[in-house]
Parts: sequence; C-alpha cells; structure tokens
Amino acid sequence: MANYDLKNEVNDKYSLRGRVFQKLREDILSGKYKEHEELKEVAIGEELGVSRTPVREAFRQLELEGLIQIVPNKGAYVTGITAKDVKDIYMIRSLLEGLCARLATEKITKEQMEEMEENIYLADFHASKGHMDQMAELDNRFHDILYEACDSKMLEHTLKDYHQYVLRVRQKTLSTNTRGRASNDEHRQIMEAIKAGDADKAEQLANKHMLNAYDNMVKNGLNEIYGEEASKE
Amino acid sequence: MANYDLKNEVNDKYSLRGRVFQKLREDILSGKYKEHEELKEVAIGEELGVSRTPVREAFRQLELEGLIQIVPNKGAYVTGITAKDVKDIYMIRSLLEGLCARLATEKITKEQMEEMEENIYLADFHASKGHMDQMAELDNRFHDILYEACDSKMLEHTLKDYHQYVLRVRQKTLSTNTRGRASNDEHRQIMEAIKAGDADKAEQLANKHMLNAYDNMVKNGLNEIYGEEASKE
DNA sequence: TTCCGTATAATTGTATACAATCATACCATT
DNA sequence: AATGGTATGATTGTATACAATTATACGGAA
Repeated sequence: MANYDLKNEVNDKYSLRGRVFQKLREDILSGKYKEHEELKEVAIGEELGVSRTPVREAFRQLELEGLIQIVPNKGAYVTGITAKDVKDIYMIRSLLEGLCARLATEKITKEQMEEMEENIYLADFHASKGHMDQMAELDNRFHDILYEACDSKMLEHTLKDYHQYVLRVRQKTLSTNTRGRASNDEHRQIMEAIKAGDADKAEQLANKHMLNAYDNMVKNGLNEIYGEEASKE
Repeated sequence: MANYDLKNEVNDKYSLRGRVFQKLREDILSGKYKEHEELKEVAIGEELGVSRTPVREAFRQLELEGLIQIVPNKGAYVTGITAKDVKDIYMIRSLLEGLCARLATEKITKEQMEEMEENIYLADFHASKGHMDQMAELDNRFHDILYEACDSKMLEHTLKDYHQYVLRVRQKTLSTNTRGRASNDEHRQIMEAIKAGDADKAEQLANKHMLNAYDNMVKNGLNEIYGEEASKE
C-alpha cells in the first residue's frame, strides 16, 4: 500500500536518486538491511542498475532522515536504534505531540477535521475485522493529519522525523488488536477535545497517548529485542 | 566498546566536501548568502576551487541541517526563516530544554558540572567587561553542555539542530548587555537546581529561560525584521 | 607466537564528460 | 499586440575514470 506520501519536501521520485532513495528507505524500514549493516555504493548501484553518483546522493538523503550514518572514508551504516533511543523518542514525542494537539485546536481546518473523523470511523471498522495492516496505515495517517493541522512546519517536520524513526520498531513489536482499539479510542478523545476547542485537554490526551503507546511496546517485548543494544552505552 | 562517536560532522573537515560544507554553512549563518538566494554548483565550485561533486554533496548536508532547500532540476536555495518559525522554535525549545534539564539532573557528570560552573563564572567576567562576542560564545557552550549532560543522543541532536537554526537570527537581533547578564543569572539558577538534584525546578527554570530569551528577541525588533516574511504564509 | 611493516585489494573521494531538464529569447502566426 | 512554439543557453542529473584512503593479508623479526 502507498505508505509514503511524505510530500513534505519534493517528489523527485522520477529521478534516479529519488528512486534509489525510496528503495533503500523501504528496505531499511522493512528490515532487509539490518542495523549496523554496511551499505556499499557499488553493490547497491549494481543491484539497482545505476552508477555510484545517485547512490551517494541518496545516502546523504537517508542520513538526513536519520536512517543511516555516514562515516567519512569508511562507509554508510544502517542506524542502530537502542531501547533507550525508543524510550527517549517517546518521551520527546509525548511533549511535542501534546504541543501539536494544543496548536491544532486553534488552527485545524474543516477539511482536516473531517478527514480525522473519517480516519477514526474507518479504523473502527478495520479493528472489528482484525485488519492490522490497515490499522497501522490509519494510525500513521491520523498523526500526519495532526502534524499538518498544528500549522507549524518546524514542529511538523520534527514530529514526522521521529514518527518515521519508530516505524522500524513497530515492525518488531507486534501491535495487538486490543492496543489497536485502545489507540483508536484515544484518537477519538483527542479529536473530540480539539473539536470542542479544549486545548488543555487535547494536549493532555495527546501526551498520554504517546506514553500509553510506549508502555504497550514495552509490554510487547521492546526491551527483550533491543536490550543488548541498550547495554552497549 | 565505544564503537561509534556520533560527532562525525566535524571529523571530515579535511575532505573537500567537509570544507565546502563548513564554508557555506558559515556564509549562510553570517548572512553572506541571503534568504531565498540561489546557490549554483559551478559558481561555488569555482570560488572554492573544487569540482561540482563535493559541492553537490555539501548541498545535501546543508539540506540535512535545514540551511538550504534543494528543488530537483532547479537549484538550491537558502532557507528562509519567518518570525513565526522563530516563535515556534522557541516554543518547542522551551519544552525540550526543560526536559533536557530534567534529565541532566540525573545524568550530569562531575566534569560537565564543573565546566558549567566555570562557564557561568567566566560569563560574569565578560559581562562586566562588555565583551559581547565572548558572552555569545559562552551562551552557546552552556547550552551544549546541557545537551550533552542529558545523556540522550536523540534529544541532544534535536536541540542542537534548533539551536543552530536560531543562530542566524541572533545575528540580526542585537543582544543587549542587560539581557546577557539576565541570561547568565538564569543559567546559574538552572545549574544550581541541577546541582541540588531538583529536577522539577531545573525543568521549570530551563523552560522559562527559553521563553525569556524569545521575549527579549521580540523586544529587540524580531517581528520588524521578519514581519514581511511571516505574512507570506 | 606475537608484533610490526609493507604490499595489495577494496572502498570511498573527486574531477570531468556528457545527458536531461529547465529557463529564456526570438520569431512566426493569428 | 498577443500567443505559441522552437531554438538556444544555462543548470542540474548521471556515468565513469582516476586519486586517496582504508582494510586485509602476508611475511619477517623479536
């Protein structure tokens, strides 16, 4: 399914660099390239039938998104995420999504509010059917709507960065159906607070929503998966 | 053990790309290249005596830092900052510097605490002498110490990004000596709260510190300088 | 064996040639 | 004069050759 509309920057998906970028991004998020794995310019270039130049530039973009780390004269490595990183991200997101919900209460447009309501309605349906993929997709979209609605490109950009960062983790911590329902209920409460113009409540709910999401990840074995990594530092 | 030190940006200062990157970064921050100005690969390459390749890669890095925006097949443009952007950044920083101070209360090392005290002591001296350049330098360093002390590379990275972003603005809003003194007093209070282990107080003070800094910028004509830009969006 | 230096291979860094795309100016048609 | 299309130049995109750097293997000396 079309999971990246990410049109925040540009859609240069027709340039070679753009295609390499999207392919590598997908492969990293899907887990094809493991953490700390080295990405070699020629190998990837040959695999995709392009020269090193677009690959190198795609690397810089991936670094921009925090998916790889480039060490000069050495190589490009898939960024490792430790359990502590995930914890920190959710701590930060908790604050910022709260701020975002607060701002959105003032700034949200009618269209955005309608899409939000539709999103929640649809998620209810898919929850009842047990369609986990669609649930995940709608969850992503709900947060994107919220980011856009806050009318702050600085905040939107930071939140999208962090959101994208943790997509990889969801790959590993299986989200359960019960969490899917609970999450959507929280979305609904946030939406209703925004609709009612209660910025304080919206902020507080969005805040809690993130902490709950993190708690759920911990319950589902986050630390078991990333534990060894965390102990390294 | 101690596998990757995350401060690689500074490491490649001996590569051509690194040098181009630093030069352009400096020129943008100093205002040599104005907002929305187009940067051309060949022109910059000739000016620095290098080919287009390192210039192109430096461009990607600058985009990574948010200093320029690249439009495919068109060009690279210096990112514009609006008054609203600055406001949003300080709103975000207020929350995150608060979180940072809270975390630092638990995690700060003895060395970091000592450097922080020395920093404040030195700033007192330079304030009395009216050395504004040194004051600015020490202010930057104080925040960097705080970022490092929170022991969260995610938070540190985000805060450094935002910090760097607003350096361009300080160029334009003259920081007064009175604000310099007041700012350093706030630094001292934050430091003392951290030293006393009072995380709540440290968070609250760091929070307020950012809001005060923003208020000062507004007083010194931020909106007059960036007003027209802000109205564009 | 262990250590160190050197040769060799592998990989990234840079320069340059050429292709593709975009902007501009000019001319023709209406 | 206004419009539209085409030629031309400018600029970015890509491929490739070569240089610089790093990693690896090997051999000799302590």
